[in-house]
Amino acid sequence: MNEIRIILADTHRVFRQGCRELLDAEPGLSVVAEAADGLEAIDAVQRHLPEVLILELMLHSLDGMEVIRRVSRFNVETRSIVLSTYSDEVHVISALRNGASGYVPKEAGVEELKTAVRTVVRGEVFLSPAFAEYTFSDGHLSTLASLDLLERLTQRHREILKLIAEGRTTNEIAQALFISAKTVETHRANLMLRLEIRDVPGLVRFAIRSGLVNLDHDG
Amino acid sequence: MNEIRIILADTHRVFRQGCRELLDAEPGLSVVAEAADGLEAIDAVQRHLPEVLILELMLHSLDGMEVIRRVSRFNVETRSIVLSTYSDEVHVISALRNGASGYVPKEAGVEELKTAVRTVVRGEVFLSPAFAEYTFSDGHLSTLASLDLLERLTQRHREILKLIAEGRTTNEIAQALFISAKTVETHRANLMLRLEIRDVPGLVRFAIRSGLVNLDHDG
DNA sequence: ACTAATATCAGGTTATTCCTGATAAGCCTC
DNA sequence: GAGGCTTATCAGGAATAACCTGATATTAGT
Repeated sequence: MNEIRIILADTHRVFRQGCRELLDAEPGLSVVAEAADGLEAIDAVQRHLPEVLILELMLHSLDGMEVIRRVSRFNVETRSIVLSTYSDEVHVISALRNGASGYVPKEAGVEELKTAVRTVVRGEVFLSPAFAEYTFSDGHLSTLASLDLLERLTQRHREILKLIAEGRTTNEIAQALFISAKTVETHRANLMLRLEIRDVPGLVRFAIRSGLVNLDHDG
Repeated sequence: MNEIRIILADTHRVFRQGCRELLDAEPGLSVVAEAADGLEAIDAVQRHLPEVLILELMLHSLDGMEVIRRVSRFNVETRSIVLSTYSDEVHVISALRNGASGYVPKEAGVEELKTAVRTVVRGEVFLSPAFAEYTFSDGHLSTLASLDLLERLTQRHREILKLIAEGRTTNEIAQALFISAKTVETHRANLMLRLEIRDVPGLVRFAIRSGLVNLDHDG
């Protein structure tokens, strides 16, 4: 009989071990290798040519997205299923566009994962029910996915965002940049629109995450 | 014989299922319940009074750090082991200070996790070898300092600080906690006084530094 | 030349913060 | 067990900031 051979790629060893246990327990499924990062994943796929690659997007050395891209280009027989902490539209759509055949959030159970495996080996696409409403209609999303959010801001925006995250008030920022407080307000509103962030704390977290400010900036 | 009863708290069902499989396979260990978020974790601990709680720090509804704090205060028999994607000094130290008995990164294998379980039930602290230098290093004073400050806040203060840093408005916080907006204002003013922080961005940075909130998605 | 994006600003309305109080419950102490 | 300390709760009114709408000048792109 044809056994479905699987490769598991995830940074976390406990997770791989547990997942492997669950998948191996299922008749017809067999985990033939594990990978702890992107390069290992590519390596393992080329060596074993498995039917399915299950991978987390967040991987070291080579991003999960890049792994999908390469596998879908050079190992067309191997289907990729994303099993990730990310469950937002941007990642799901981006993964599928890059060649993934399935997407399962880690919130789901093994049952769903097994279904996904069997679905993709039939050549179909498996999308977790939770993502049903995600549509891949417009091109806007693909650009959104590939762009670094910081790049979507103007220099002025970044300048002001930085000052906000450092705790300066609107008036202080105005004085520092020799512009009107009203202008600062407009800039703030605009950059919030672009980042789709609705509150100042969200801006601060974003600024820290993107390296615009660091945490020991005390006031 | 005395079986070690364990509760597993993690957002991701696949992960819980896999982990449970691995732990249950070990003689003497038994996973008696799972929890998908912080409140469920507290609930499960109070119902089962297990020897060990294994939890991820990133949890919905109630932060992992807060779960540790409550468990260590109200369920002294239960030892908490953090099993997290986070492996930075801030989170490790913060978890231990809040009452965790062990910290294992998800990069580690089950063997290490089992060792951690057996170590903490003996009343000792288990720290993953990777973190060995953290406890003794005096380098990151700002981290330690902010943790001390965090302990000077009341429970209510921390609760409100967390919500502020997550981007909730004063009114939203008031509604969430069933108190008046005026009271929330007072709490905010008081905790700002104690922390000697004068602006909201400062609060957000402090909250992140001390592990009260994380940088990931909003909510 | 026309369009889009950027940077600048204002008026007026709404919402929030800041300041100055106040009360009641719980706890430690002497 | 009376008095002080901390905590949690709340209000009125003044000061401030945010929000919405709309406008203009400059540059960059096609």
